[in-house]
Amino acid sequence: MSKAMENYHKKRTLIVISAKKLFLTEGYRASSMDRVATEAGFTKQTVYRYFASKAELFRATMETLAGGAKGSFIFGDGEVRSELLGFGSAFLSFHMDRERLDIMRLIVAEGPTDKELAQTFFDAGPRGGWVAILTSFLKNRISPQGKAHVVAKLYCTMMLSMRMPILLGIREVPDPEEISVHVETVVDFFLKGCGVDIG
Amino acid sequence: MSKAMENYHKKRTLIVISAKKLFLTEGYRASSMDRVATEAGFTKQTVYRYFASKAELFRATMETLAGGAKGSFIFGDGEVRSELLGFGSAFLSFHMDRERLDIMRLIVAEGPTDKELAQTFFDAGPRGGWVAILTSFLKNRISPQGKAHVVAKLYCTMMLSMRMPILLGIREVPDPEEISVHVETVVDFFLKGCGVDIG
DNA sequence: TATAAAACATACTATATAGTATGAATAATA
DNA sequence: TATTATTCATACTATATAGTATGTTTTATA
Repeated sequence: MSKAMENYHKKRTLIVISAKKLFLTEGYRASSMDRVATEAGFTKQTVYRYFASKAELFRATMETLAGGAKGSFIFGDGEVRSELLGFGSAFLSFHMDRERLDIMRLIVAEGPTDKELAQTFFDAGPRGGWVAILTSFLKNRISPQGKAHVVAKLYCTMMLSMRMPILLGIREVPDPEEISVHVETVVDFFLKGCGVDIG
Repeated sequence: MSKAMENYHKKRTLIVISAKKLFLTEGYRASSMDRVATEAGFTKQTVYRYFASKAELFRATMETLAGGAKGSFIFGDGEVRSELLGFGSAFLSFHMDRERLDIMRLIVAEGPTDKELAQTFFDAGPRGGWVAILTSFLKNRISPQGKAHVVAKLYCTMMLSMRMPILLGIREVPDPEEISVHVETVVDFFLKGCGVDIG
């Protein structure tokens, strides 16, 4: 039955991919099971063969999304400022990604009715990974006073200053040029805030 | 016809108040016209006498909310640090207010389908008022290099660092004690970032 | 090729909700 | 008190959508 199971998973994945696309662009409520089915090239009944309910399909979809969501960045042993610039670029690229922004929008919309969902993604997002990585870097290189975690959060917050207007749909995603200017501004401000001279 | 008009406005207001309550706590979609009517103590038909559609009622509701939303703070001529602390407290109290948070949640949920709405509230929120007020203060007192507006935005962003987890429903609104600690942290970090010595 | 599983098309149930229609009851006004 | 506007109660239309049922066709397997 290996081949059968393989096929089963293939189709499940196909449905999840279509659902993901719809959920992210249209939202949970606006994405009907009929549309998900059509998008995947099936009929609704077939979708219900693979997922018992819309809620289950949503859960499965979010699980696959949470998978590749953890932040990952490896600091080198270069100059502090350039390391922070690299980190900032990676951090912002990650969060300014279209899909990532769509997820955030979805989470904010569905979060209040689905705490577990929000928790999962918040841990997988800024908190999980990114802040932790930056904190340990700062502990080694800058701020041994124990306030590393606090300022790491401030760093990440400042980086994301343009996200809210983007989420609200009243501002476009910045182009790479604007992003790099922003990263520099924040890093320099941050270094001064931490008391590190960069002359 | 003065009395009639007065009565008319009274009832319109009553309906708007009920609608506001529902929209903010349950969201736009989940608040049916039947429930709005019941909440206001009327029947649906009566509501439709005062508002042609749900969308119009929503618009009217948001207008009243936008009214009292502009940030207002008057800087004194005290020490820079204490002035910034005062501003930070006012800014955070404003944005950590229950109703304000509910509005944000609503805006993020409905924003993508109603740009004008989001624009209105974003202008009335952080951008309108708050950032502008802080910018002009900074121009006078700290940073005459023209970067005042940029750092003012960073200041406000840092202040709001805990808002996202609150919006997602995975964190409680901080108590006054925590708020004041946060304000101090941000202000001191900000002053150093701006290159102002505070001994 | 015979058998079983999967997918289809179509129709259905049940529910929720925006918005409308209507005639009776109630309140305000002249 | 007679008239008029307002509100109520109830029922209705139209639409959308989750989920189910069924009989037929296609596809995979033995």
